[in-house]
Amino acid sequence: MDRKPSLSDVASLAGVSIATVSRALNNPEIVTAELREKVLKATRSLGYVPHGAARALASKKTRSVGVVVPTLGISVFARGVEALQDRLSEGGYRLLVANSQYDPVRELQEIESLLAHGVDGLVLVGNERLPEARKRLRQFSCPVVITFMNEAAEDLPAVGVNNFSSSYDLTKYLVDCGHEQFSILSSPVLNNDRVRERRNGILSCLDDNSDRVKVNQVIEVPYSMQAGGEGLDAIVANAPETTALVCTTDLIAVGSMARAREIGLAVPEHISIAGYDGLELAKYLTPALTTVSVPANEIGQGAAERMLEALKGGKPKASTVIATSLSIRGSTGRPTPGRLPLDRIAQAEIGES
Amino acid sequence: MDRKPSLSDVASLAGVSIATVSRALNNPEIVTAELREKVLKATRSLGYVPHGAARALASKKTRSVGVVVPTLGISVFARGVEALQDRLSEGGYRLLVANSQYDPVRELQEIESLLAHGVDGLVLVGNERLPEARKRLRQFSCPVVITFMNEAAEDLPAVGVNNFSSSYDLTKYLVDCGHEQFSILSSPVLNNDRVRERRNGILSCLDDNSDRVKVNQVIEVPYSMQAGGEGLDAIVANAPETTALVCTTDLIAVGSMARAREIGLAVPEHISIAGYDGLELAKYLTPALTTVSVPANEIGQGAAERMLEALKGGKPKASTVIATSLSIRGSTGRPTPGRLPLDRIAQAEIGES
DNA sequence: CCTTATTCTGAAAGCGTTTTCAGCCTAGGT
DNA sequence: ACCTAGGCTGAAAACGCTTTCAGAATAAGG
Repeated sequence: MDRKPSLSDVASLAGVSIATVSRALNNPEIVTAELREKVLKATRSLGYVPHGAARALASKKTRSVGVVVPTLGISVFARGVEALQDRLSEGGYRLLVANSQYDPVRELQEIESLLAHGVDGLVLVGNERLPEARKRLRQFSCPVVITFMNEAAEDLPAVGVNNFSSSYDLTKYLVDCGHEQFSILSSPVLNNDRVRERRNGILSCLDDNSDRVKVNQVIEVPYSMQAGGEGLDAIVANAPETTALVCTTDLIAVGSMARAREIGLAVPEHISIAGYDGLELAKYLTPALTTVSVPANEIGQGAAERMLEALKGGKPKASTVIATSLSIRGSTGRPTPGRLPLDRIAQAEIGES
Repeated sequence: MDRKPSLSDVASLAGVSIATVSRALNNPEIVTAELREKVLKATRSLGYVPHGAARALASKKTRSVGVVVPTLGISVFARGVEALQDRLSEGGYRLLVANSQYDPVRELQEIESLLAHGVDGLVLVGNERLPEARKRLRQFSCPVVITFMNEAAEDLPAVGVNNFSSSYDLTKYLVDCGHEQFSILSSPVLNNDRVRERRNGILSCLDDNSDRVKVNQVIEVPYSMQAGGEGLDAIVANAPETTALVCTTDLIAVGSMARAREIGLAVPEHISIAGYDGLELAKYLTPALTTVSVPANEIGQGAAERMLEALKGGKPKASTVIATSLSIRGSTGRPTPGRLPLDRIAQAEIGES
């Protein structure tokens, strides 16, 4: 009980060779039942735990996979990572987690760190990354799965939602509500292909209906609720005729909704606001937020499945797209006919109170 | 460029021994500048990356630490893990993440998995765990730091908030507001010493003021917003005289607030509701939620510091308690004198609408 | 009863580093 | 000049496991 027991300790206790112990532990079916029993008893009585690094060195497998997400502070990623870990754990793999804070250089560093540590596979978010990162991935030729996107570059398997079409559909719903004056509040698209797709989906739908609708403002703000509020201020100031505000992210939508209330704008009477992500809290707001629900856990789980297949030597299956659902709630509705410009309403209310 | 380059490839290219290469890479200062230069050039031109497992085997250090949290679905844990990873990464360590779903057996399994993989240290949440888990930790004698608690058993270092006293203070604030009829909505305390401490803190304060206040109901509900709503229903039904509802968790507070609105109860006029955690979204609700703000990132970062010290062979420093702040917002206020019992109000409103 | 096919087990060779242990060489003291 | 220290470097021994390769043992077939 002094030194940590090793294979040879187990072997000598069981009266067999270390090779047999190794086999009894890893391929129980290829050794005699009798031997297996002896070995198992010995490992138990010694409290033997195989040495991970030694194992990895000899077998060239670490039984661990890495994941790099932009941040765990965003609920979808946290839930995705959680589901990933759950499923991977069932498959006997551990998960190394790193976050890049949306910085490509940091992403590269974390990827390199993970690769150097020795992961058997890597789960990444989105398609955009430094060329050097791609090079490393190729050099290590370990399985990679891309998440939160419906398709990936370099024929990698992807598991995620279709950001474009789901955003298109969300927008279409608003168009069908009768909205004609749109504005868009977007989180940064730099290094974020998911949000870019969403924005394109929104714009594409508005373009397809350009005979009826008009795009007033497309504003990009930092990824925070406060920024969402500031974005709303900008909309009120620069595009007061807006009746429908589409946000690429729930967080920003929530911030803008809170700000709207602050300055006396009623949602959805004065302005309809929609988000994207399906934040659980969004449905407990007043009004509840219309949003595109992204089943992050399905994405994480799907990514795990893909990874486990690949690790098992399976064929490189194609991408799987996870279905989103449009959650229509109280924050959106038909535009109020003859509504005054937002800046007029806001001022009026502020004046009154 | 075919096979992945190893130390000996670098060595022969540089015209030195592998020992020298190893030294030049790990302890640059102990080799001649000239040699160091040669070696570095060789590693660069070969794109050499040290083999993690081999390194770990020889040095008995994996340069990785593990963390097991109840779930990443809860924002404080996600943010804590993120901060932990950030800081650990700076220190050259990778982070293995696992979640237990509040199940002690799963926690044990994940701990064993992490230990077997070979982590240099382990970050855990809270003090309650299976005896077998403690045994393993002792057996591996790797540094452990406990988080989200202000103190830990077995003289382990802890980094976290004082759940008890901060809950006490929150409650005291409500008492000082003039509330006399309290109820408590608690998430499960089984396997959750943090919540138990909070509950005890609340009860302790109410007990200290038992001449003025009364504890009506202490209800335990599952950890979800929906359950929070159901908890509120129970309060309304069983303790309609309640004027102040203290929840051990923001999520539950949010659920109960939403439910209150649904059944026509005004917050805080009819009932004051307070939470605990400092969910960022909580301040964007209407009314904004009074809560105890827990700086999860400071906890994660502090845990990382502790861990890095321990890994560096530092002395086992004592625990560090992270300060919380009481965020008093719109969801709490003075009780309305002569207010009717909640069930009467709720019914009236329901009848009217 | 002997030969061949068939399992199953053990010996030993790595796996790619780190690190100890000498040995060599240079420099400084006398 | 000779000897002693002391600093660097290289050879080689771990590190603890997996896996190949043969050999031993058992079963089957002639």
